[in-house]
Amino acid sequence: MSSTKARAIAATGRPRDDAAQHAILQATAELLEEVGFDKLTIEGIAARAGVAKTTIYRWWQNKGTLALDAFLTAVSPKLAFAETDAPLADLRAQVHRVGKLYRGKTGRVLCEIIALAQADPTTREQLLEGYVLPRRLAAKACLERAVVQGALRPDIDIDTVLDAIYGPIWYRMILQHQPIEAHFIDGLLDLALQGIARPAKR
Amino acid sequence: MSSTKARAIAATGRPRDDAAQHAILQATAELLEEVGFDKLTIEGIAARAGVAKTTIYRWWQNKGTLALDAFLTAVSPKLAFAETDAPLADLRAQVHRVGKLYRGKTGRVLCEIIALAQADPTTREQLLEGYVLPRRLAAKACLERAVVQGALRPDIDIDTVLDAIYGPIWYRMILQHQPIEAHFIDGLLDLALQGIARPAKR
Amino acid sequence: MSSTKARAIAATGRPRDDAAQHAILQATAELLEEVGFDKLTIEGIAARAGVAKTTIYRWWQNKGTLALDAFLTAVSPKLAFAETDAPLADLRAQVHRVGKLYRGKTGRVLCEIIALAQADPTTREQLLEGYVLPRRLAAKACLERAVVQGALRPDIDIDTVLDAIYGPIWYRMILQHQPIEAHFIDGLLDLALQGIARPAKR
Amino acid sequence: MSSTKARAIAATGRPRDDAAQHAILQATAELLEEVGFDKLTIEGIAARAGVAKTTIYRWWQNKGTLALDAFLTAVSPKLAFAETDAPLADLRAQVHRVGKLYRGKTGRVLCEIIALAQADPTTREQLLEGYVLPRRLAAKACLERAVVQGALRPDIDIDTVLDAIYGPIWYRMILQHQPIEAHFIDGLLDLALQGIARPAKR
DNA sequence: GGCTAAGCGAGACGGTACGTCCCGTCTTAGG
DNA sequence: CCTAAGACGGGACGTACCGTCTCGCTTAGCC
Repeated sequence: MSSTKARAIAATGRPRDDAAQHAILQATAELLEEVGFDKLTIEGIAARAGVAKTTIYRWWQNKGTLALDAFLTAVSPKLAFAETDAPLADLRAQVHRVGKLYRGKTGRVLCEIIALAQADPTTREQLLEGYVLPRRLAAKACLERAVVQGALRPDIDIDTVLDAIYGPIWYRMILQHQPIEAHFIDGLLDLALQGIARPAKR
Repeated sequence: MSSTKARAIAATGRPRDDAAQHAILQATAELLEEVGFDKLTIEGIAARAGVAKTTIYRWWQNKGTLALDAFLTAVSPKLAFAETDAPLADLRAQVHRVGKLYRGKTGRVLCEIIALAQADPTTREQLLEGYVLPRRLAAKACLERAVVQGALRPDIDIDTVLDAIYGPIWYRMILQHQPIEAHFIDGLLDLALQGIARPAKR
Repeated sequence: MSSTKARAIAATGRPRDDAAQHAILQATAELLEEVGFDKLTIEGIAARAGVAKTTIYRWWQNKGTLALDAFLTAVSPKLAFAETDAPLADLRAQVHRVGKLYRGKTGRVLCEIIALAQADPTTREQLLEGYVLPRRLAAKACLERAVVQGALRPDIDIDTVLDAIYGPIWYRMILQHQPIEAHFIDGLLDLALQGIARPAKR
Repeated sequence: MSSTKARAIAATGRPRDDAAQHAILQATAELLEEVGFDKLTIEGIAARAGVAKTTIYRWWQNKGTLALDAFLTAVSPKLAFAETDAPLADLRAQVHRVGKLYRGKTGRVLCEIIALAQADPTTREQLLEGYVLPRRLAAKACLERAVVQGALRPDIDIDTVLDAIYGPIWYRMILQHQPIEAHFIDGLLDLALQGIARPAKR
């Protein structure tokens, strides 16, 4: 996807076989679900897709970019923000959607892509640029609307707030020490938005 | 460490060579720092430690368990809680220490271990049991002391609060989209402890 | 057996455990039949015999000597010569007995010991000294009696004759290109003896 | 050689690198001479040939097949039969050549291959089909010519005669209880042929 | 009865080579 | 120029046994 768009269309020669590209992404997505990223192999993908290894290497530089490509193709559309005039409600809705997604198979696959990103900077960058940052910008916009509306203090550090909301979800997704329940997400948002300090009576 | 304690002590036979075990953990820790987990190989460790590969495999089932063992041995002592009568200050100090550690090499290594844990349930469990949960218990105790002292509301969900504090740090460590500065950590703690909601009454 | 006799009996200390020795030879013989010499391992023998590896190494220097020991213990008694006053008939009877033995399991085991002897000179020597040469001497004596009786020409080279008789049998045993039938053995003896029989007086 | 011919030629893909195959056979033959079959290792061959282990395993299933292949490539040409109109002289010449060859390094290597063949039926078959039987057919033809010429009795069992000639040589090669001298070979042939020579008319 | 000495089990240890897996590159033929 | 096919050099894997070693316990004869 992202990687293929970058390539200039050659004026001559045999044209790229889109069926092959699709089969590769398909096979990758399937194998990711079935065996996990760790046991994913280029040779396995090639075999499943009925494609030569060379064809894969021609279009993706390693299995990380390929896996990420497959992941983004499948997941991206599911995490858009609504844009009503109640931005905090939009936020809450989106975070719940994120939670639901990360609770399941998608979460597992994402975890493995995160895992890969630890070893391969290219993948890390692609994960950031292609997945995390776009979503983050949307969330930022959402929070800014809330500030403008006067629902939030104007002096907040939005980056920190975003990390305070999404960080704990990723944390649970990755460590699996506690489930990512709706109740947890609500508590998290409450905490981030209201604080737990006992209001000093006076 | 954890893996070796689990093993029943044989009543007979040549006793285990502690020097060898120590050399292995030592070599592993060094190589982890030098080349990272991904490029870590059992053969390399064996060579550096002056030990046969078999000796490693006798005591650790794979390089994950070994790396984690080495990591714990090296890192655990650095993350203890102080126990003064100002628990929130103790907490803040410890979280700063965590942040400082995760900012550097140790953070990178931990990330790679996390990566591994995504593919290998054994490692995940060992990471939880041997690293995360013990620290979490200590933090919990710290917060509970704060509650008892009346510094925090008694109705808080401590698990959520813990995730709200440590989650964002791990999030930044893993994604590296923003640095883990002292300023960020303070903001995070403030956020978690006080909230960002604009106080309604005035 | 042969190897143990050589050992000086210690005046003191715990005496050798004959049960263990016997169990080792027994286990070796069994495993030789079951898995063949090639797959025979000291560790396997030790396990089967319920004995420590050290105990085996204390008494045999390698698996060759051990296997040969086991083989000789089992086979030697079966190949004696009769001593009637018809030495050529004695010979024919013994060669038939050899053929019958080599046709079966014993032949297979012997083949594997021969195989071993190719790689280990000690075993080769032990095979010669402990098995082949004694039998050869007996056969020689038999032929000499035939010469004395006037049944064979006195100018024959007995070593060549012996090789001409036993060589082809080993050849078939080892290569298995043709079966070792009674008919073959008779043909062989006829061939070898026809040329050297003292021409009937005329 | 034999093993490679069996493989169907792939219609496509990178063609087999004959230089590599040759280097492997060459290295194998050299190492066989230098260290013997027993100490021969695939890793050693790969290193000497400047080839990856996988390339060896791609074409030979084990070191036996490989060693035999190398052996045949090197030795086969040396053991052809001449075809003059004196077949018995041709035979005598060839047997002397065999004896000379088996007396030396080649004999030692052959012994070790024989040894291997005892444990591995594939090797045994390959040894028979690729080495023993072709030579045996040639020898048979030679003897048959002698029969046709009237130099041998027509009622002989050629298989037995062949075993009577070659068996004793192998026997001495394998056991090394006596040297394989020219004198021994002549005696052997005399012994085997004397009995079956057609009695000179008188 | 205590002492000395070997036999013995158990099993850890340093090693070597194994045969396998997958990598990423390459070399062909054919579309 | 793209693709399929697959051979290639390479690195590390985890395993199987090797032969050696260090233990503690056992079983004797000797003082």
